[in-house]
Amino acid sequence: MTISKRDQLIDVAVELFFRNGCHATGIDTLLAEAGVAKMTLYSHFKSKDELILAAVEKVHQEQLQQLESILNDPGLDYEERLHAVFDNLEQAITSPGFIGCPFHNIAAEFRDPEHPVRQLIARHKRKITDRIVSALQRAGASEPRQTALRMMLLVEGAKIMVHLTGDQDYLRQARAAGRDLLVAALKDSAG
Amino acid sequence: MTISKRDQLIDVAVELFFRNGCHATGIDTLLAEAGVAKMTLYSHFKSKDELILAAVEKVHQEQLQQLESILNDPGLDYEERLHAVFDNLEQAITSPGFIGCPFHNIAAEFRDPEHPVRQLIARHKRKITDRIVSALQRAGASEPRQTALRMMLLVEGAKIMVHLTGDQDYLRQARAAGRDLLVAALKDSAG
DNA sequence: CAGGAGCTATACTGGTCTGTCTAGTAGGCC
DNA sequence: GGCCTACTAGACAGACCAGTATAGCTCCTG
Repeated sequence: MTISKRDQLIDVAVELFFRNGCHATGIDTLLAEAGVAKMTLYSHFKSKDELILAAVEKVHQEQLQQLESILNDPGLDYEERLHAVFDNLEQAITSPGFIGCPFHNIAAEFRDPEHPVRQLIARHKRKITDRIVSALQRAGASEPRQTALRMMLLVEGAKIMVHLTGDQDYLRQARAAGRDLLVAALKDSAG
Repeated sequence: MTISKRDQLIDVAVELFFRNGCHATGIDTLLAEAGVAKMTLYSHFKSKDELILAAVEKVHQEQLQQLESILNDPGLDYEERLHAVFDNLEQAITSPGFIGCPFHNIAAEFRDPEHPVRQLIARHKRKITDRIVSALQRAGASEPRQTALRMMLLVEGAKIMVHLTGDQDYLRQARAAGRDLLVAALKDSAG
């Protein structure tokens, strides 16, 4: 069975909206790339905004699932899984098509914090943070929430700074600071 | 003497482009707000992009000058001046009109990294970092560049995370982590 | 075969955008 | 007065945009 037209549209939306911007990408461009007629789009989605929301939702689910697989990697112990979060960060930042955090970019296009897209992005970041909190708890960290928030600062800071300046040293320092942070938070935990 | 029409346009551009977005703000809206005729705009600037560039340049200069005054505050010693960077961060984030880092937002609207606006933003972030490096050197920090990069990660991470989630705890953790970072980097310096 | 669901192709509406053109005005300076 | 600079006001061109309307196609199912 072939993938549905709806999924095709979302896939191309993820590709184009995230790379070139939502407002900069016209519906017609997207339709040409997807090989889908305009009426088909509007039979599946009420508006362009709804397609954008579906695209953001898809990336949200993908990233959450990726984090989940890292934090449940049976080949690593609890502490190693937390360090692996920074391996994942490095992989994202050093991959050839890196254009910064997709959620930062999309959020900047929707200035109204009440917009559904912004609400979804807020929920995304909170969920990622919460997931790291629970992984730290399981690993026996002394201050799981504080540590998780600081990890997020390093991860998000690295993405934005490498993206804006092109200087990979920010990534290296995020890794190093993350290592220090995790070692300190887990030093009394049962090995 | 009254301020020039050119400066009036830049002032309103800073106001509107940074708050509502460059692409979302039409030239006509800006002109109405500034009380300036369209031909006047195009006699001072070759295009809208050039006005945007001038607006970004202005904020760049303002922020650089603000950092300079913090790092040269005669009422504080070298170490206190570095801690004051986080006071400044708190002031920015908790001020009522906070909408995230203006440079992050503008950068997201210009996806081409070769665009003059993006080049200026890259230069801005590098300059801020360099200025903190030299302040750390003067304060006798053990690893000034590493420490400056980590400070930047905390500052930029806090801005983006508080903006996207609305959770001020990210700011508190950035402050706390910044304090730890500076204490560790300056522990052997001459008091 | 009949009919409906899903899709295509294309034209069109009404709006918004940047940038240009034209004509005219106010004030300073020679 | 004459002139020049800076500015205003408004119309306009040309492009692009989201979303709608119409007509026709294919394929599956009863």
